[in-house]
Amino acid sequence: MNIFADIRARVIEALETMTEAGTLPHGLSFEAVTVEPPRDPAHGDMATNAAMVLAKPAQKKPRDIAEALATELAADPRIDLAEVAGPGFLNLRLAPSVWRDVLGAVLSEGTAYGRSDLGQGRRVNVEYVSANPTGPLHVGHTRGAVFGDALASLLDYAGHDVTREYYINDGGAQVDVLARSVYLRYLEAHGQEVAFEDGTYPGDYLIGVGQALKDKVGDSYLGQGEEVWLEDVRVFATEAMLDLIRTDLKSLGVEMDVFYSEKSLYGTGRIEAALESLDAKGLIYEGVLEPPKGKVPEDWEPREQTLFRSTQYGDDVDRPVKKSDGAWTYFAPDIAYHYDKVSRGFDELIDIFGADHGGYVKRMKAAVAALSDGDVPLDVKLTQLVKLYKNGEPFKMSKRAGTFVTLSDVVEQVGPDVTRFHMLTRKNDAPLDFDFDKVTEQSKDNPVFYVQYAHARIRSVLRRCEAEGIEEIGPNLSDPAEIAVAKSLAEWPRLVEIAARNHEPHRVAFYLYDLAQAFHALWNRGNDVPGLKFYQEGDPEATAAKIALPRAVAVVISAGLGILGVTPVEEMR
RNA sequence: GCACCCGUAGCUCAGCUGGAUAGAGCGCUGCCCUCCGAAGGCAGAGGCCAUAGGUUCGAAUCCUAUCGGGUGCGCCA
Repeated sequence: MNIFADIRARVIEALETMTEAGTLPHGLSFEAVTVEPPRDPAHGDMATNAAMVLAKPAQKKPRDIAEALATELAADPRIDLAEVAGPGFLNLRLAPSVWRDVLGAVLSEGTAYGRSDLGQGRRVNVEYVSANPTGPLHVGHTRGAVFGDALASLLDYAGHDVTREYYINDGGAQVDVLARSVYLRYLEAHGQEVAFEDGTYPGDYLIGVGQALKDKVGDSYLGQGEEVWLEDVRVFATEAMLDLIRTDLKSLGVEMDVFYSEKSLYGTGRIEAALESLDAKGLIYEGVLEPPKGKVPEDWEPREQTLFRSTQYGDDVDRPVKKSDGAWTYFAPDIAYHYDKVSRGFDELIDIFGADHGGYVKRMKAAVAALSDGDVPLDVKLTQLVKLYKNGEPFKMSKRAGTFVTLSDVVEQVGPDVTRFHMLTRKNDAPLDFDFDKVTEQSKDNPVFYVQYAHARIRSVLRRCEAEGIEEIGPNLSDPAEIAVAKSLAEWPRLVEIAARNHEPHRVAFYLYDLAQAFHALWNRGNDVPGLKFYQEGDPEATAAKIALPRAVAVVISAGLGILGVTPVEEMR
């Protein structure tokens, strides 16, 4: 049940009736008509802009349309009052029974209340994390992982068929570097002295891999050249890193449906096939790029390369797909990978990158537009930096010194729930402060706590009721604070659609905070007005009628936290 | 130089893809517990929505320019 959608449908129906009656001309589009909560609650429960958006095409005065619409809507039993206001808003006040119906819907539908068919079962591929398999995930990846995972859940909740995917960059030079680094650890495991020079990964996390390699191959690679061991060690090391990454992701509660290997694209003709598809559209040519204006690289020389005509799809310059030595650029397998996604029949693609890959968005969109003939939209969401703090002090990270903070550091210290919720308390494209101490602080300026606390309070009351065998009965809502909570619950399905449409899971986190706020306010009203307490001492009947509301709040909090991947708690500790 | 993101209360940030008198938390001021969990709540002060134009019934939101901050810019992924 989505009361806003229901009322909007009723408004459209009324507009159609008015069209039949000749009050409105035929052929008007009602698409721009919205029904939303007014900013000022004094204006009523809902407001529609119908009269204002239709005034011009209908060539009528907004107020005249609004008056006629008000008359039409007043016949609906759910609408107590419809009055014209301001420049032509129609404010609606709903019957109290509507809020009881909403509550009833929450309780009967459970966490499915709020699910939407917005997506119509459309197949969406969400690609996220996609970190190089050369080491453990760090905080930056953590944000991408949380954001992508929550977005995927949100889209699923809003009626999409979602695939969660991780693209493994195992085709480039960096996995060779990994292999050489592991080889050094292998030598070390054999008791040799080794030096980690530039161009190798000195991290401790490879010690165990070197040891494992020794356990597997014994001394057979000792004193051998790269031509003997490189390929084998690369495979071995990449597998080990993927295991590490999978473990990291699992500790955060992230599970991918697909791990897609870049390497699997090579030597199979798939890159060639993707580029041929572009070539057939006249989008591939040999040419020389202009040097970038302003900051010209030191060693710039004009070179002829194979280029993709991405400017035809809105990019700033055409992009090379082959290096001057004939090898593929990193862009080529990416094109092939997205070609593969399109071929797998997805209706929509979403890529989640770190903000440092922002310059990459246009060419990727251009590629997908070209490959799919514009049929498959690609949305690229960028996640901004995470700034780490400890007790208010900036936390310095240095990859070289090996003091970079990993995903598992974060999860071990504050737990997956706190990590996930906090990572979603900012818009994806806004920088995020993450203070190891503040995120676990139990106070109202910590949204994680505040929302969990509301849930715990409710569970506390419900446990007591369960212990005494009190079962809820149909709710009665009278106090404004009770109505306010019910209204907040009524907005949940609408919020889900807005968040899903915009690919913005943070809206769920903010909504939960607002809902918790309305709930805490009501809870405290109970201190002033004992009749508003959910648990009515010595009066099981009264209690039974009170607990429907908090139970419904708990249901929606659970649903919302479920989308964010956070477990609602039974009690605070 | 060009592209993308951002500029909203003293601070950290929301603002429902154009709606009515711009919101929350922190901080500041003053209140509310003989306890349904005060780890909370209520009230107050605090704003030229970076600036200047434009689009229209209506702009923090869309367009253009300027200023300021971040990120990126062929043979690294």
